This record gives sequence, structure tokens and C-alpha cells, in this order.
Amino acid sequence: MWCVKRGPTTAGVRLCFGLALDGVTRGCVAHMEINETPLDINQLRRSCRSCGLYELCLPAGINEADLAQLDAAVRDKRVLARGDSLFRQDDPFISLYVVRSGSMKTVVADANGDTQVLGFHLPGEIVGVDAMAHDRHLCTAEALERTSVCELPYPRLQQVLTQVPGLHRQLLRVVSREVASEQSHLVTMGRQQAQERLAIFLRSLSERFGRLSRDTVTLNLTMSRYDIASYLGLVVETVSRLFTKMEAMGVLTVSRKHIVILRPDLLAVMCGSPGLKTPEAKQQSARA
Amino acid sequence: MWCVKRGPTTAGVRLCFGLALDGVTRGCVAHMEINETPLDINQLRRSCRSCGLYELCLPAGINEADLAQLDAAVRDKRVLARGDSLFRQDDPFISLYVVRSGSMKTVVADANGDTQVLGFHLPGEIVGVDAMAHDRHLCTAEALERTSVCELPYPRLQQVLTQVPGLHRQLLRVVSREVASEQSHLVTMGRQQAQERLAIFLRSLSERFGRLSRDTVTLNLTMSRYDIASYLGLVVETVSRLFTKMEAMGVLTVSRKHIVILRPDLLAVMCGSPGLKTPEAKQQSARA
DNA sequence: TACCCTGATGGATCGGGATCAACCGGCACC
DNA sequence: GGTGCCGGTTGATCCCGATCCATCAGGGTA
Repeated sequence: MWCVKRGPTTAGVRLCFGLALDGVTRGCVAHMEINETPLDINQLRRSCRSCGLYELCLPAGINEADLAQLDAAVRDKRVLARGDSLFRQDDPFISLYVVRSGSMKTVVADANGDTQVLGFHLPGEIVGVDAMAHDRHLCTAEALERTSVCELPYPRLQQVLTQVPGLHRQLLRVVSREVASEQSHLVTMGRQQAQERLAIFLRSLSERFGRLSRDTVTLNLTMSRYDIASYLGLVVETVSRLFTKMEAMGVLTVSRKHIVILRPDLLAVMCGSPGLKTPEAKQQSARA
Repeated sequence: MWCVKRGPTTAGVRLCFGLALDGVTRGCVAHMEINETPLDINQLRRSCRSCGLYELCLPAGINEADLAQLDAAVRDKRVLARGDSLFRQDDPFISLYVVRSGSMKTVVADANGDTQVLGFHLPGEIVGVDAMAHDRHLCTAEALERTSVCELPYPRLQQVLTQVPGLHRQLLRVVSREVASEQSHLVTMGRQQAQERLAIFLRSLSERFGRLSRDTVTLNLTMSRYDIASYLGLVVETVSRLFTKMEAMGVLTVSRKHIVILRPDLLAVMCGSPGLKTPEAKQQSARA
């Protein structure tokens, strides 16, 4: 769902992806969660306009009249149960999607059938951009829990893009953000040790929760250890051992999928690769 | 540089990134290489219109009148010497670039100063898309040899995007292709062994040379072993040993930066991860 | 020629993380 | 209750690739 928000200090209207969250939300939309019963379109739009996610919004010169057209690009939201897939690898490209609530993972399977998790997607994040190039989805998107998404059928979206100037710039920004996030993931996979990878993952998750106005120290992981391992290019055993080790170090507490970050400062230190380059740091990590 | 080509079989006009190549090119543009002396704009445009790169073109409903506007988005090409950077990490985002001839690498440096190669860019490929999200370049783009690029100043490009319908779709496709290629790189880094990584890299390079109508078995690597290693998440020694090993296996010949692929079929087999999953294949790779 | 510098190669060793295996707790199911 | 299954944890061992080191080939300079 696209939504508009008047910035408190900015003159222009702000355009954003993503909107009503269930669970921990603040303000106007928290009381109208609708995961169980399909909501009528009008109510959906209202919730969209009153969207409280500032971080996910970017300035765009768009007025109320344009907004109507924008809304036209959005089809009713879809609700997925845990394990349901939004689209599957090799499916024809029909729509882009934005996560409204819940969480998803994207997965590729190679010729041999074994898979790799490419990413996790939280509310306000876009899914499906890799398909625009080849008109076919290159990965499978699967819900990690009960998840609702906004569907943006691409033909309709394109019409709106031509009618609403500034919107395609917005879309390009979002897609570019996708590129940037994958680049940083590449660096993680290329140069970081296992422990640094996990630390970076947890911090990234914590930071994204923060953007959603959620608690940044209490993480409820919706993905399995297998998913985390696959995403980080490790095996489950390694991930499990690292959680145990981090707990022993007093950085966090682990109880199944429930993580509490006790020392965000230490976690931040553990993200830096300097850890293993300088001799002093080597000793330090040896002591740990 | 943007260029237009009438498809031989397709009714519509085709829009593409990328154009005149130096070195091994076929047909109309091969004789007018201009790396040494700056060419006047008109000649540049002519070479652009007669661009022979089919693979890099995608259908777009664009007529001759629109083309004029398109050309307006392109600034004079820039020529870089080996080692010159097109933009540096943290530079403000001003333009997108398309490689015309030569080759580039994109590199990120983390806080500690050590770097990782994110990608290599051949003629017809776009550089700088990661900067659209944050208005700042997240990586450094450096020429690996004498390289010429087309500069697309973003404000001008945006104007043209609003005026030429179908063009932003084109741009989204190209950016999406960037996402897709990074995803496949991620899978390589996450799941493949060192030898598979190098094989995949060489095959990708060979395939991209093919799209440029170049020889697909004779590769002149413009990047150093260090660059390759960094790109693949390995160290130079490993890359060097693997080249030697592959040569011993009769897959290719190596002479410094000059590679000849003798057995593309074997190279293809070496790309598959099945290599190390099934017991039989394990024996096979042990025998090798 | 001698000298230096950089990029590439090859050998010896070490260690981080994969692999294989056992085990445990929760849960659905008959 | 018993059984099987799945997700997660832990231990023992192994191996691939990193690390450290020496050497070599080219290319430039004096």
C-alpha cells in the first residue's frame, strides 16, 4: 500500500511504502489491526494515509489528487500464513509487493535443489524487484509468520508512474536501496568472520526494528536457525555455537527465538572487522 | 550514451545502454574508435544510433523525436586512464554512468581501510546505481584500463524520464538486473567452494564477452589477481593456485592476464555445486 | 649491468568453520 | 503412555582455504 504523510516540519507531502503494522505500533493505526478479516478498500486507504512510518518515507512532490491515482495502483492486500509463498522462483513477474506486517524471507534454489536465503523483509520493505529485469521471479518469497502485504500490479504501477511525476524517482530510490543493502551483505559474506556476520545480522535487525518504532533490544526472531545460517553463508551448528558464545560473553540472552541484547555497545564492537587484523585485537578476540 | 537501434525483426525501436566498443567490434562502429581524441558530440550521437549491441538493448516505445531528448540527457563522454576513479566512496551522487569501452571495478572500503571489490563493469553496463538511494556513492569506481564512459547527469536524466514514457521502465529493468546479478554473486559467495567461484567468475566473464560479440574463449583479464580474489572472497594465493590447477586439468591455459578456455564444457561442470554434495561427485573431485 | 618494485606463483603450516554424530525438549499424532 | 519428528544444542574430528614465507618474472630506472 502506498501512503502519504504530511511531514511535521517539511512543507511537502511525503510518500512512502509500507504502513499499518500489527503488534507493536504507536499512534493512530495501532487500534485498527485487521489481519483476520478482510478490510474494505476505503478503510485501508485511511489507514494508509495515517501511516506512521516516517523512516520509510521519502520526500516526493505529490498532492492529494495524485494520491487517488496512487491508490489505484494498489490492489487489496494479501494475507499469508506462515510458510505460504507470495511468489515462487520462475513465476512470471506480475506485481511488486510491500510488506505491511509480519516478515518474509526470499530464497533461491540452484539446479541441485539446495537453497540459500537471500534476505529477510520487514514491514515497509519491498519484495520482488529482482524480477523487473527478466519478467520472471528469480527467487521465492515466503512468509515467516502471519504476514500481510500490499500488492502493486506492475502494469498499473507503471501507468501511475507516468502520471505522477516524482514517483518513479521514489521507486528508483527504493530499488537502489535494495542494491545498496545487497552490496553490504556481499561485503559481510566476503570478508567477515562467522561471529562478525552474526553480530552484523543482529544489529541490522535491531536497527530495522528501530525504524519501525519497535524495541531495538528485544528481538523476536521469526526465522529459524537454518534460515539465519543460510543467509550468513554458515551452517546451523556454527550459528548455534555463536549464540551460546555471545550469551556467555554477556552480550545478549538467548531463549529459543527470543533474543535480548544486553550490551549493544559490545555487539557493535563485534561487528567491526578490525577484530582480526591487528595483533592486539587478535589477543583480545582470543581472550574472549 | 543512450542509443537507439531498429531491431531487425521487431517492429518497435529499441533503446539501449552502451555502444561503441573499441578493440574487437563488428560492423559499423568498429572503424571509428575514438579513445585518444575527443570526438565532437554529433559524431558521438551517430555512433550511438548505429550501436550494434543487441543484447544490451531492451524494447521501448521510443521514436526519433524522443531520441533527441534522450541525447540531451547525456553529457560528453569521459575518458579515464588505468587507475583513475570515476567517483569515490562518499562522493555526492551526481550522475549515472555507462561504460562505453574498457572496463571498471567498483570497490568498497570499510572503516579499517581494507577493501572489497564489488563488481567488474564491461561496456554497456551501468555504474553508480547504488547511489540513488542515499544521494551519495557507497563505493569507488575505478578504471582497470583506458576506459571511456557516458555520463548521465541525474537531474537531466530525470527530466527526460518524465518526457519519454517507457524510459523509466527501461531504467528500472537495468537497475533490477543489477539486483539480480548481485543476488547471484551472493549465492556464489555463500555456498560455493573456491574452485567453483573462480569457474563461475570466468564463465560469467566469458558470457558477457559473448554479449559484446567478443571472443568467448580468449579472455584478457584487465583486473589483477588481487581484484579477482577480493571479488570472490578469497586470497590471491588461492586464486593463483586454482589457475594453475585448472591449467593442469586442461580446462584452460594461463599466461599472466591472458586466459584461453580450452574446455568450456568442463568449465561449466566446475561451476555446479553438485560437485561436493553427492558421494560420487566427491570422489570425482578428489580424483581431479 | 645492477637495482628496485610490483604482480604472480609455490611451499609449509595453522585454524576456523564444516562435517558427522549424539542428544535434548517440545509437540503432534495414533 | 509411546512414538516419531523437527528445531536446536553440543562434542569430536577433519579439511579447505588463510596465513606466512620465499621465489620468480617483468618492467622501469639509473
